Amino acid sequence: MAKSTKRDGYHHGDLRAGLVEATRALVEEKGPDRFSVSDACRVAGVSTAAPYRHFRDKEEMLRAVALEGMLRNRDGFAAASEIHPLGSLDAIAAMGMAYIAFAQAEPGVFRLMFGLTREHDKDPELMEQGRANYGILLQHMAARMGKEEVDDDVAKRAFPLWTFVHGLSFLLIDDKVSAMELDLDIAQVVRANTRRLLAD
Amino acid sequence: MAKSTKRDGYHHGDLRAGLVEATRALVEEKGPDRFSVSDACRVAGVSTAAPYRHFRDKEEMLRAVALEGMLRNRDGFAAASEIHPLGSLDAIAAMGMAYIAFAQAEPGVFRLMFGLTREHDKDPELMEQGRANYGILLQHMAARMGKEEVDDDVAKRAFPLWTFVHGLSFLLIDDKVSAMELDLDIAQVVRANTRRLLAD
DNA sequence: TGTACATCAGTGAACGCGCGTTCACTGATGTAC
DNA sequence: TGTACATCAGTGAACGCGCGTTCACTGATGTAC
Repeated sequence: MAKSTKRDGYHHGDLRAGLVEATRALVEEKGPDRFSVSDACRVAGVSTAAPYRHFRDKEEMLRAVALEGMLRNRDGFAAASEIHPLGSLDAIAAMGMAYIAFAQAEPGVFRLMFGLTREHDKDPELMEQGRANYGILLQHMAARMGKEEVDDDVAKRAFPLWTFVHGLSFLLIDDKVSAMELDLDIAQVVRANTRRLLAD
Repeated sequence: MAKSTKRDGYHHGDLRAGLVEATRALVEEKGPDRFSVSDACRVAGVSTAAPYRHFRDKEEMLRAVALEGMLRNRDGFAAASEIHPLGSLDAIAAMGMAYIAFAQAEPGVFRLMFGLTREHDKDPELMEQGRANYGILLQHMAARMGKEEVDDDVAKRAFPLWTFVHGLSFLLIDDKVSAMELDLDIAQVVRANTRRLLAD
């Protein structure tokens, strides 16, 4: 019996986790804007008052989902970067692909993390994690540029790479690519343009 | 007396235009998701039933705003491209800047047009206008590549440019640039990376 | 091992609210004669 | 020029709904003795 989902009578196994999962699923299904606490309760099978034992309010539930997303994103990011030499085109392109793969696998959570201006933009934990994830790219760029540390030059050369995969992610999940009747080999697009953005 | 805003008694001068403007202003102020018909009526100074003489439903009001945005976007786009030689780096970078300038000037409408997956993604008029706007970039790319017509090669080389400015627009309006403590000369970022993406 | 008790996660009902939309209406306007 | 009338844009009240959150409560659980 799965502890996180199974009810054993009056008490829930781990309602916090259950609600986060319900929230994640609903954010994915309906989008971050159409998510409601009531829906999450329905999915988790508890009364609408139950979440308030674990979260201050709706926004905190969404923040928990965003933070979990950041962690999954980091894992994919790290895994992609680690199988290639530090600072190599392979590594950097793989990280770009990981970013895009995350957006395509979890468009709802991706939007929640990046897409909307929310109060949680100022949430320190989320910001911290976001910076940590981006830091992996910065490390590779520093190595590529033969620098010991991440400085302004490194940041300035890394930023366009982020910009590119960020834009590609949104164009893909917002269906603009298919709407424009483009059919693209995404891996090739990422690799070719990562190479161009790294050139000079 | 301004015909579009002034009430002359029982009848409104041009309520349709007034409501579109109210909707635009509210989308800008609160974001597309927080827009409500009631709010628009409050701003336009009419009863909540009035919009239904001019629009089928809420979505149609938003679609009207998105379409107007597309037209403004096209104008900025065309103006930027026309002052430079067809297919030149100057022209293409200027179009990129126009795209970003639009996003920064009207983030709410920009999000409405591009940011969310909505039913109006399938609205033929909107799609048509979107394609027309993108077509201006395609013309320049075709000229640059010495082609008479826009073919798949042209489309494949133009797409990364869109991707880049699209991503930069979102990073800017979602405050990720400042959050990452980057301070960038946007014009220079656009120009330098447009040049890189055009290279080969 | 058995019992009294403190803890606290989850309940169920209720709240006030703003929403999108509909309805029968009203009154301003333009037109036909 | 004056009047009767058709048109239809905008009204005001109401609808049913789902929302986020609060409240006093209840009952399962773990612990002290």
